[in-house]
Order: sequence, then structure tokens, then C-alpha cells
Amino acid sequence: MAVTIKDIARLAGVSTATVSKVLNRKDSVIGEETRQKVLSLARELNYTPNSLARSLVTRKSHVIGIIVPDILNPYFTELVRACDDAARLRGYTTLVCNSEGIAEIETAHLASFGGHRVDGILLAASDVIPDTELLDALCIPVVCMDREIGPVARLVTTVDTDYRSGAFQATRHLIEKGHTRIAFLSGAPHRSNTQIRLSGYKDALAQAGIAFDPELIRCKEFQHRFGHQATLDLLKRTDFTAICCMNDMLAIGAMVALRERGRRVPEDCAVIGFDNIYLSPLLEHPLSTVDRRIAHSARVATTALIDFLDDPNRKVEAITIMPTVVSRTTT
Amino acid sequence: MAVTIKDIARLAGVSTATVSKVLNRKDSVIGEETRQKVLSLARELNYTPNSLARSLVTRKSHVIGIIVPDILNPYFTELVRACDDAARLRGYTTLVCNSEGIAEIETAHLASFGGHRVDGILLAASDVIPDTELLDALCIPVVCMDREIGPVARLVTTVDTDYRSGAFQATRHLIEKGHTRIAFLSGAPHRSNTQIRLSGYKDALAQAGIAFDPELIRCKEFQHRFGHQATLDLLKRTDFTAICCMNDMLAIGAMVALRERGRRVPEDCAVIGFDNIYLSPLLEHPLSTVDRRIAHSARVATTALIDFLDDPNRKVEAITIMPTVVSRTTT
DNA sequence: GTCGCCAAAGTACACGTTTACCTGCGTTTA
DNA sequence: TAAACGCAGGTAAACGTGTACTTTGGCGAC
Repeated sequence: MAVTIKDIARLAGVSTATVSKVLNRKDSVIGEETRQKVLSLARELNYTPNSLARSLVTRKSHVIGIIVPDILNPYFTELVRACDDAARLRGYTTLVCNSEGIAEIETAHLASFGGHRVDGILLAASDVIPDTELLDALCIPVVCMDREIGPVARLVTTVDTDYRSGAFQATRHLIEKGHTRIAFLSGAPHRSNTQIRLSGYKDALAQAGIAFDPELIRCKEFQHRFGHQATLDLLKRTDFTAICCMNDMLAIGAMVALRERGRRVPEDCAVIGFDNIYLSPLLEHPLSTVDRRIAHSARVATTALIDFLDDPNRKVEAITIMPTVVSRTTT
Repeated sequence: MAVTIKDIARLAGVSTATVSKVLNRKDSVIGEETRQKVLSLARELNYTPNSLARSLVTRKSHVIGIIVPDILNPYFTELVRACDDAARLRGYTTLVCNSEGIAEIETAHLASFGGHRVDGILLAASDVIPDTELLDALCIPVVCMDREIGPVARLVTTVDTDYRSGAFQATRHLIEKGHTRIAFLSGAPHRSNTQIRLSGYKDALAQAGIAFDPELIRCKEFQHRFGHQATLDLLKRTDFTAICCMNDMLAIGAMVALRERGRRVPEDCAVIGFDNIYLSPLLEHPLSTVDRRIAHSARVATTALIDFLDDPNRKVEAITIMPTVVSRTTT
């Protein structure tokens, strides 16, 4: 049905090898006349190379697989979009999969990546521990983004955000605005991810001579719902004038709760988020937050992966992205 | 490097054909003993079939291509996610591309779909007119979602939203709340897309005996930014007590503008959106909107496409999704 | 006149599967 | 007892490319 290299070869009266050479610009050794004939024929017939066949023989699919917990989460939407852009710029296509944060699903996706012979894998933040055994068996280069991972043979590099600094800056920002009773909302308490942020928060408090009060801490999950629920709970049990949220969705949930209880933002209670997702400036109260440069880190990770694919000898160091506070209307 | 069917064949002392038959459950004709041997060997070696090779020979990639203008737009995020889920349920993988609403980019993506031999294409709403010539040449089944398209050979079906009814219901909802001065915000004025919604709005007005006032109409684009800007402009030039927005991002932008000008929602001005994106219930003022059942229509479209792939003789009718108003706090 | 060389193009195999068709061989059946 | 059949499995071609190696002339050098 579709036109192949053979059709062109037949019509041009040459061999498929010649056509292939011309089309791949290995044509230093091809006569100008046949070259033109092949080229114009290809255009005329609307020839599109069959990537499957090509990948099969070259052992290069020019596809990179991306795993995120859920693309519906605005942070990951933005991340995936930026990865895709960066990859496309280098001639790669992306295959994105949602793991739901469930190990079995992630493992299935990884296996599928193996079947599709993706050239590289981008593993985004998630609470699940990657199946390093499978990863080793797959023998596909991996770049991790904000994700803990054990030793993996083909780990190219990791790009992480300096969470401690981000949390520190956010807290200090609130302190500078005059707050001393600052609530802290974050995800799974046992994850190092959360512990590091918490230590940043504590450091800022200590530096300002403010006592740490465990009553103000709520760590469970990075969901909007939890931001809402935790704020309601805080409102009932203690008093505070600011909330330091470790992601923007938590902050959005917190603001809903504050409004429901008649608290004005930022007059009665200031709110700061973390991530700086594209939505945060668009809200009714444009959200002050910690900009973690999502698109930038996505680009860095993708570029590192592809650089490595182009030249596996290149040694890449772990990369840390430094976040900064952006102050809008909620603080 | 990776283990192939040949390795298994060699180790099991059988031919590759036999291994293939076992692995594809064409094993009615295979002895139980060799069957088990092959199966356990495959498991043991962690064999993953090479989809490229498989697709090459079967002429079926089990991949469907999706084109959206921009996955960062929450409506499309949700759409893509639902399509992906539906596709995966049927054993398909999705390849999603962002066209930016630019014809050339879309065309390039379509060509790339051809190269990757995707089995089917899902074309989501966009202002660009698809390259029907290329689409015909590609010979790949297509399903359009809320998108105008000329006659295309391999068009399976279209799934559309009843925009007229949606706009009618939204307007009527506002009228029932006692509003008579109702602003109307929508996208590109010349698109039938917008015209149809406008006629629904007018119908509701007429039914209630309310005169149509062109002063209240603002049509330009479906972006947050325009919702903000148009509302500011309306506030300056005329008076109204409600805004009927033809998508949720416009509504969110409108609410920002209202707050900036000290108008309370819904006391001073009611706002209704359209789409019911997953964000709308999560906002500080949970948004009243028209639920167009995004995930549902995505499923319907994907299922229709895959049903067709499974049995091309099945004739599918155009599908229209009926939206309904969901009233939250902004009306 | 032979040798070597260069340009231009062709040959043939490999990539990892699937599958139509064929081969033995043991068992049934007339 | 020979023809027919069914079972278990093998052979080989095909899918569309890329590429190492080979062939074919033509031409200049010795």
C-alpha cells in the first residue's frame, strides 16, 4: 500500500541500496544524475520511510519513553510538554505513560518500553521505587528527575531540585512578611523528599529565632484534596497566619478552605506554594510560590539523556536545579 | 543484546516458528511438553517481543496517534489522558503530538504518524484545517473530535459536542437565576464552533423575551488571557450581572478580572464556564459550568476508532455528546 | 598491454517476527 | 495393506531498511 524504497528503486531503474544511500545522504559516492532522479521520485510518490523497518536494522528507534505518575497533574503536564519539545528538537519522539504511582503499572510500562526498543527513558518523580532489576535487564539508558533510585547500570544522571533551599526560601519569605506562626503542608512524611523540605523549613525558622511547633505540620500527600482538608483541620485546632505548601496544588486546596471559612488571602492568612506550575499566576489570587523551573529542568534532563545517546562516553554529573521565590498576591 | 525468539528456539531445541506459535497462543497445534518448555524459557530469560519486528510483518503497530493543539491546555490534558486509558484497555499505545494550532506542524506530525505506521489517528479540536490530501494519501483511519473536516477517505466517524444545546442551557441557567444582562465570551468569531454557541445563547435569550445586545458579546480566542481582558473591557463599557463563558479558562480569566475590580462572585456577578475541566471544582470559587463529559467523549472516540480497526466493515454513525449544566458556587 | 585505481552502482545479508506451506510419522479405515 | 488423515513441528519467505562487500567499466600510469 504505502510506497517503499523498492518502488522508488524499480521506477528509477536502480537498486534499493542506491536509493537508501541517497535518502540517507550517504550520497558522496552517488552520481548526481541518479541522485536527482531518486530524490524527485521520492518527493513525487510522497515517500515516507518506514521507521519500524529502519529502527529494526539500525537498532535505534529515536523514541524516548517517559514515565510520570499522572499527566493530569499540572506539574507533570508541564514537565512532559517540555521534555517532548526538547526531544523533538533533537529528532526524537516521546512515548509517555502514566504509572498512577503504582509499581506494577510502572513495571509494565518499562517492559513495554523494552518491547518498543526505546532509546532512552525519562523517569519522573514518584513515590514508587523503580524496579531496578528490570531496569538493569532492559539495558536502556535512564535519566531520573527528582526521584530516588538505587544503583542502576544504565543510569545516565539525575536532575534534582534543591528542595531544602526551596523550602528555606519560602519560609524565609513568609518570615520577612512578618509571619511567625507558619503552617507547613507536604507529601508522604517518610519520604526523604518531604524530610528535606521540612529541614529547610526548620532552618529558616531557627535562623529567625522562631520556635518550631509540630502542631503546624501536616504531611500526607501532594494532592489538592489534602491541602483543603489539612487547612480545615489546622483552622480548627490551632492558629497561624501563613501556610507554606510544598506544592501548588496543596496551596490551591488550602486557599479554597480558607475562603470557605471566611479567611481572606493574604490579609488574614498568607499562602505560598511550590513548583510554580503554569496555573499559579492564573488563579483568582495569583499564587506566590517557589519557582522550580519545571520546563528548564525537563530540558536539562532530556538533553542530558540525548547527549548520552549520541555519545555514551560522555560522562555526565548529577544536576541540581536551584529554585527561587516568586512573590505574587498571596503573600 | 536483548533476548530474541531465536535464543529461545535454540535453547529449547525447536524452531523459531514453534516458539512464535506458542507465544502467540496459536498453540492448538503444539505439544504440551514443548509448549511448557518454551513458556518457561521465555519467562526465565525475561523475553520481551520486539514490537518493531512484529509490527513490520503483521502490518499492525497497535499504536494510535493523537494530535491536540497543546496538551498544556487542561481540556486537552484530560482528553489525552482519557484516550490513552481507553486505548491501553484495548491493547494500544498512544503517540501524542502538539500541533500548536499550526497547520505545518500538524502536517509534519501526520507524516510522522505515517512513518511510524500508526494504526489510527485521533484528531482533536483545533482551528487549523487538516491536510486532507495528506490524510488521504496516508490511508490511516481517522476519528475527529469536535473538529470540522472535509471529506476524507478514511474518516471513520466524528464525535461532537452539542454546542448549541450547551450554550442554550448555560444561558437559561443564568436567566433562571434572575439575570438579564448576560455577557458572552467565546473564541474565534468566524468559526462555526463559535457561531453555533452564539445561536444557543440567543435562543435562550429569545425564549425568555430578553433582547439581544451585541455590546455584551466578546469573541476572539479560548484563552485565559482573553477572558481577563474582555471582562475588564466589558466592565468599563457596559453593565451586566453575569458572564457566560464558552470555556472554563475564559471563565477563570474573567473571575480574576472581576476580583481585580472588586466585584464579588456570584453576588455582584455570576460566572458560568464550559467544558467542566477537572480544575473547575478545585478553584477558590468552584466554577459552575457546562459539563461536556470530556473523558466520556474521549472514550467514545477512541473506542469507535479501535472498533473500526478490529472490524473495518462496521459502519459507525457520527456521535453527538449532549452536555449538561453543573451548578457550583459561581452562579 | 597490463595493472591498479576510482567512481558508481549492485548483491546479499541482517534486523526479529509471523505465517503459509511442507514434512514425517503414527494411526485409522476401507 | 495401502490410502488417508491428523498431529507436531520445521522451512523459508516476507515485512522495509541499512550497509559491508563486491562488481563493473573506464581511465591513467607504467
